[in-house]
Amino acid sequence: MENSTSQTARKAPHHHGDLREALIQAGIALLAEHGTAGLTLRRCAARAGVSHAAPAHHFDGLDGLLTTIAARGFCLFTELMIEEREQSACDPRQQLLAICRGYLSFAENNRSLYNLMFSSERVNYCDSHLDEASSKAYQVLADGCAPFRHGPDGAAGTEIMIWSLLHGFAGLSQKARQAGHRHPMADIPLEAIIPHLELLDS
Amino acid sequence: MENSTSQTARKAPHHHGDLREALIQAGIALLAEHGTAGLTLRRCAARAGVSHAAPAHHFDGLDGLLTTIAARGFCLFTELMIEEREQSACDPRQQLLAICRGYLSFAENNRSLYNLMFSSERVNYCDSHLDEASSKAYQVLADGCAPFRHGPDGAAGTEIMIWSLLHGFAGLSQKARQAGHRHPMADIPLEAIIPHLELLDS
DNA sequence: TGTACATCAGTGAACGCGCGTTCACTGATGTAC
DNA sequence: TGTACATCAGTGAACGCGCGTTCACTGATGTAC
Repeated sequence: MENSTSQTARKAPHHHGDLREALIQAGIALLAEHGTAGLTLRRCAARAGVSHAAPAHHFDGLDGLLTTIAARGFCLFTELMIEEREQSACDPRQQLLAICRGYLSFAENNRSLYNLMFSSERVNYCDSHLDEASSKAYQVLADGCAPFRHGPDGAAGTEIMIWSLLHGFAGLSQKARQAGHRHPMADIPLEAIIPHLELLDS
Repeated sequence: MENSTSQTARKAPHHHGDLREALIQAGIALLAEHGTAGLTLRRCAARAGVSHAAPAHHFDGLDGLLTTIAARGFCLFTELMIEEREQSACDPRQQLLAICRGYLSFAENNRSLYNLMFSSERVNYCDSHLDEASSKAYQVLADGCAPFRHGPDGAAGTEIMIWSLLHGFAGLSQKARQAGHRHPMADIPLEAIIPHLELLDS
């Protein structure tokens, strides 16, 4: 192992190889470890083992990096929801519940990243890559809701309702956990807040 | 008028009178005008017309001010929901819808303050004043939901569901507006996302 | 009513900090011939 | 295969900025007597 990697390891340290990717990963790690305020260009650079001026060659300032990380977050988010769905039964109701579980699980395990993806004042939500990644996530949820659409009026209404429910539940749970004390939000099972899925079944 | 206030105006400028309150108001204004990043101790002090070291006599650092402002936000939030409710018909369904309208209207018109209240990493959500203010807001919503509780299991479930729905809808609308383009979130009426209130009617 | 004194609230200078950004530079890479 | 050269990616020093915080201070307030 030592021998086989030595050639790579001996490679001149001046070029990183894939610094762009390393900076994204560093950013995600910093978010997880130190929260939103912990994510700065200088710290990302340090974590990637590179001088603090290096990121300028790869991202359009801090906002550019934040936007890229948010887009990456949406990719991971989408993957997790799909993974959960594929592990569930074929029943549409079970599939939607699995997607919802994936949604909440991502939000819970990636609090600061999730907040960056949905409510940062520095992320450029008009960025086309971010928009594309975010649309894919939305599509997974929309597909899961499709069997439950009822009537032309409620076509978008159903997924918006479920999405709002999940986004709100995730945010409020987060706050409840931060407040520390027993909170009405605690111990409510997912099924209890997905109202009457069987009623929605067309 | 000039004469009647001159005595006050002539008062020595060394003492502010109610700097604590002025700093809170300055903070709320800065949030509205410059977003989360615009709210700093120094800027609050400047806006209150006082040296930047003055706030130290009134708040326990920036986090203390943020926490106090969040608490104040919950007071305004509660007032607005109550106001909306009192202007509506006596019908429980109309009253709940009025509360929801108040909720969303506050979130929409006080974006950064709302975010501070619900998802800041610097606010101390364990603070007792904040907890009290936030509980009052929760109580308004819970009271509005009370007529719609069905069964012992769904006792808390109903208000959690409505609350999540509102919090999520508010957050996602915010992001949709930020993204600028046409979004599935746009033009969904409140009634469409409050699912089957008539079904919940006991 | 007047005086002495403790307390309080705001001042202004100074501190160190981490930040994003700029810049001339250098070493590595890749391409043309 | 070798050489010249343009391009690229990372360096390290330096910049100015706004931030929170500290500190000795001073002027105003309020209280005891």
